[in-house]
Amino acid sequence: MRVSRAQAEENRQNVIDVASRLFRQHGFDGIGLKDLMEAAGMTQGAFYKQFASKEDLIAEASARAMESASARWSSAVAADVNDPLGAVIAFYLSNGHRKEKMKGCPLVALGADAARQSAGVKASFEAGIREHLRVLTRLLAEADTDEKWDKAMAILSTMVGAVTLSRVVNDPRLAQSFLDVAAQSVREVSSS
Amino acid sequence: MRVSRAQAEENRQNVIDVASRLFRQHGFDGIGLKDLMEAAGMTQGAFYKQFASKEDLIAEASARAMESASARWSSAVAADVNDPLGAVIAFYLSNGHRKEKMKGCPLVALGADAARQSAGVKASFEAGIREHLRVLTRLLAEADTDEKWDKAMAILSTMVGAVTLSRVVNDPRLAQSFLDVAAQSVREVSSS
DNA sequence: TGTACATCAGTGAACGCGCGTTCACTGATGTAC
DNA sequence: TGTACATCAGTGAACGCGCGTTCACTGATGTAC
Repeated sequence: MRVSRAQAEENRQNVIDVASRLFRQHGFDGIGLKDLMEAAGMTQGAFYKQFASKEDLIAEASARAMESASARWSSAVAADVNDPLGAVIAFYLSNGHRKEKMKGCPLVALGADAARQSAGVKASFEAGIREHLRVLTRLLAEADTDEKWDKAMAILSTMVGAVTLSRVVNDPRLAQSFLDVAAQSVREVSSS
Repeated sequence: MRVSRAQAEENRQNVIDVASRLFRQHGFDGIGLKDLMEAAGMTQGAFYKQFASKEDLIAEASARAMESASARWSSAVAADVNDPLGAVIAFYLSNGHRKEKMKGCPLVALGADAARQSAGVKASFEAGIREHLRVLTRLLAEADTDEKWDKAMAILSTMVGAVTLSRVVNDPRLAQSFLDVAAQSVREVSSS
């Protein structure tokens, strides 16, 4: 039966939120619309009243995932005024983040998948990446803007690679080493 | 009809080779056994004479992909005796590698996918990662072995992250920047 | 070495299943007067 | 403000299709004597 416009919009946003988490956990090809809609508390048939296709939802959910990642960075920055960069490093390169695929950084959870998607999906990721770099840049001390941007790119690369590798290996000690070594390396790059 | 044991083994190896490339291009869930077998010049039915399941092939192909990646590192090292580390950096962080998903590093092409696979598949990746770290360690100048191992982990993280990010974005200039900045950063880490 | 037979890699069709997508229907919402 | 009707978000079943997997069959290979 029909629901109010406000309710319909709320439902749509909820589907996007749920998809942004379940895609991160299972990959774009690893979960179907039936499971996705049921996890959002609705039936499969309602999907096409809100989205044109699965591809459409993938684009929306990718943008949402990157936005929520940026929000998490911002809250880490706000939480530690004395050492905001240290706060970002601490949460990003933590064992908790390593284990939390579903709520973690989409660049790690979906990086390889995103590279295979359409330009539209990649545009969502690119916008998120630029936002991440902007946040990082603000946290670096140098005067030279170009140099800060370069350092931000190097730092993001190291962090994304370290969490990716830490999730691929079975050995928990090796996984932890990747996180610890990357944290140390990023601190050195940021203060050099 | 039956083929010779040698021919059967050759066919099996060919399927694994083809799969290691097509999985890197399309992801584990992005290509089916029919297309995989046809690309290897055989019919779908022959698959289960050689492999127990798709999961089994994923494990074999992952190991093969990591081995061929290690081989590529070794040949880069051998090709430039004066600056072997520079040779590895140059090919890994090149635009060619960025575009060549199929023959490129499986850690980048399948990193996010591998994190979702069984312990068996992850073990193949872990073995490959350790081999990569061993090669990198040999190329570093320090005396302290522990420090070399740590640097190797940081370098691998940065390189994997940079190529991942360079493949996710649409903008070719941003993509190239990730590669260039990472190359610069890795050189600094290796010589510090 | 030659013959007779068992083996089994590869073929091609079929299986059940879950996928993304479509559709007739429902009934509360939103609109027109 | 109240009534009549059109709209459309959500339902649940169905669609065709491609997936991973199975199987009866073929005929060259490998083995036994």
